Amino acid sequence: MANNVIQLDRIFAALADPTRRAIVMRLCDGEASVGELADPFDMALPSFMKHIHVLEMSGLVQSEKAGRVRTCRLRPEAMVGAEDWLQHQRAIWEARLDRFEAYVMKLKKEKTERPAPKRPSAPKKGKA
Amino acid sequence: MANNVIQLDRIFAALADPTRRAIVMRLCDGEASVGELADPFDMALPSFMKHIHVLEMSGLVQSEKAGRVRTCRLRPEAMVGAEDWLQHQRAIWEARLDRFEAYVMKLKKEKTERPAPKRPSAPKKGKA
DNA sequence: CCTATAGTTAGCGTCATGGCTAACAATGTA
DNA sequence: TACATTGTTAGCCATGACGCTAACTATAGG
Repeated sequence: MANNVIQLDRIFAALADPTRRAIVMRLCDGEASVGELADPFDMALPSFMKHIHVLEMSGLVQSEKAGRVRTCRLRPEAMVGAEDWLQHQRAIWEARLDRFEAYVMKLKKEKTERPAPKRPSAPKKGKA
Repeated sequence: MANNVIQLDRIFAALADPTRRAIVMRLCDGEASVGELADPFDMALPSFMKHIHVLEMSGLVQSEKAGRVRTCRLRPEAMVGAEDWLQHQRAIWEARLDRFEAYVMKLKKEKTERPAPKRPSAPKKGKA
């Protein structure tokens, strides 16, 4: 319970940094060594490693060392927690909103369908 | 561009705090004054006001003052940015996962004896 | 006018974050 | 064995986050 909350804290905090979001994006393309990940960034390695560490603490990233190379990969399950929280809030909001206002609906129409996740637990927000 | 990124920073950072998430949840139920919002929290008002301010800077919350009462309401459009980012990453991940599975299928077809890893890893790291 | 209510401003302490350098493993490779 | 690569540890600094109290402003109500 409280554990979950803390994990949400960590996930959102991890994603609040552009360097770390970039790392996550990069890892969506496949696993990579620390060196490969660090390459695009103009940052000393120890600083960079701290970001990796924050991502690992959040559960978003997992890494293991083979020889002298540490390989990192994404753990997208972790992201689901944050995603669900957001979707849940919006669901509540929209339910409430339906009683008297419609402008967010218009907003969402402008957004026109982001792709429906095929993730099992996705509530699918069936566009009520 | 960079502006969006900064806004993402702020939104995720705002959501990284349990007090602020609780405020957002509360506001999903409808607008409320600062005092009403602060009531459940064992926190001095000035501290609490900082949270409100962070939420406003992130765009998640909007407030206006009438008389001596400041009323806050949610601006869920702001949340959509974060939600989209997460969904987008997961979409990329899943697309990659599909490619990977296809790759493994191919591998298995070519070398019938090779076992498929249960966990996705990069089919090929660019940067040979 | 006087007082209670509702926020606000100012200022402080402490800890976390994000960056750095320098020096140290540990592992491949010639 | 010696050298280069790849991370890692330790320690420093500046800034920001998050909490507090005290004192202040501005309305609402009696």
